[in-house]
Amino acid sequence: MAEKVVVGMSGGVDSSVAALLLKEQGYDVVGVTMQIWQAESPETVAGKGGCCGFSAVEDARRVAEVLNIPHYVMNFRQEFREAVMDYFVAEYLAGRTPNPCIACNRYVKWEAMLHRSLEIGADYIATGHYAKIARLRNGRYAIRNAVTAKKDQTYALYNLTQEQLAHTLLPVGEYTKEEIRQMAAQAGLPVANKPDSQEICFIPDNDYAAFIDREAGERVPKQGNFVTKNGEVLGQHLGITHYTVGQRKGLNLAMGRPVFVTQIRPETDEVVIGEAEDVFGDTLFCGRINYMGLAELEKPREVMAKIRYNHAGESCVIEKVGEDQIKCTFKQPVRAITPGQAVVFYENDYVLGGGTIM
RNA sequence: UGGGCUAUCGCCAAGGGGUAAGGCACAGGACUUUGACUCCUGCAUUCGCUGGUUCAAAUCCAGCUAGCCCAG
Repeated sequence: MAEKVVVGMSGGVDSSVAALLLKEQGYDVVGVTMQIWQAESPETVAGKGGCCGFSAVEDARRVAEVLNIPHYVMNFRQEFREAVMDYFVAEYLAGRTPNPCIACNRYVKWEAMLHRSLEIGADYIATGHYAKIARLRNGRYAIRNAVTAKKDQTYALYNLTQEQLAHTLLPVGEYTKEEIRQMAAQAGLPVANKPDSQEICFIPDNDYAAFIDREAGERVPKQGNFVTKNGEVLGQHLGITHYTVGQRKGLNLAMGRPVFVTQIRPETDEVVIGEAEDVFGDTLFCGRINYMGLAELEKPREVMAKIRYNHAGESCVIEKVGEDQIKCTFKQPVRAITPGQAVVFYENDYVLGGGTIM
């Protein structure tokens, strides 16, 4: 009997083709669309979609019909609210800059969806991420860069557990985006030309600060001072939730040259401003470590590290300095080391692990 | 209320008779399954006000207004 796979179908091209590929490979494929933050009434939906967009359910259902596979909707609103939205707000309130996609992957797309999929008899879950999973010599599973893809999505998957990876298939990781679109068109999938998703799905207007204001109400930090590292006050800001390390735009500081946020101080509601070069650093500490290709970091090791999505990566030495703390020393200074963002360690395209920058 | 200096885009600032540089800020767009960064485009029919000289004035002249400095 064929192995059963639940494919998380967002209604986008990638996950649609993932389902297509798995079906062609002989799996017993079930399409599932997660209800996470969208409005209750699908009638109000309109326009753009993508990873978690409005038209997710509609489009996924149409694709499932074409593929002739069953399609279900699973409600993960509660999980998403707690693991992603509440986390997102809490981090900003604490002066950090979260990456909600990473939290969503770990706790919703995988933890919650995998759990429920296993319950209904599935052997695996699958998504449309551009990445591969490999089993290493040491027996561990590791996410691996999709070789041809410039749409590398390994960074956003570093936080998955071994258990999760053991039950995951990533069929589109073998192809380029162009090939995926082509396959979608050939198979007559109605979403072949759907635009890629972008921005944070649960903040469609892209106004983070306003979203945090709505969510946090009284707890939102009030305005404070822009200061230099020497303590000189340069002006007033709108509240620390409006800023992130490395930011230039929106400061409203006409200093005659571009200036950047170098630090956020939630204790004093200060936003520290510096020159372009002040935002470079060569050392960071991270916690909440997730080991992936590596079972444990026993001794210092030279690896490649990315400190944000879309970071090319910089070589560095990592060493364990605490029970759940790693120090990372870069060969070349990197720009805008930002607390709350993830640092992900690579070796030969494999994700060794990663953590949250402190 | 004697003397001197200065008034050009939200901020800084070129230009000193020939028809308003630039930087910052800001706005829009591109890029992007996080925030940022980066890139592209836009951004003073007008030079404190009022007159005058001139074919032509932000640029010269006069008066006024405002700010700064030195005297008192």
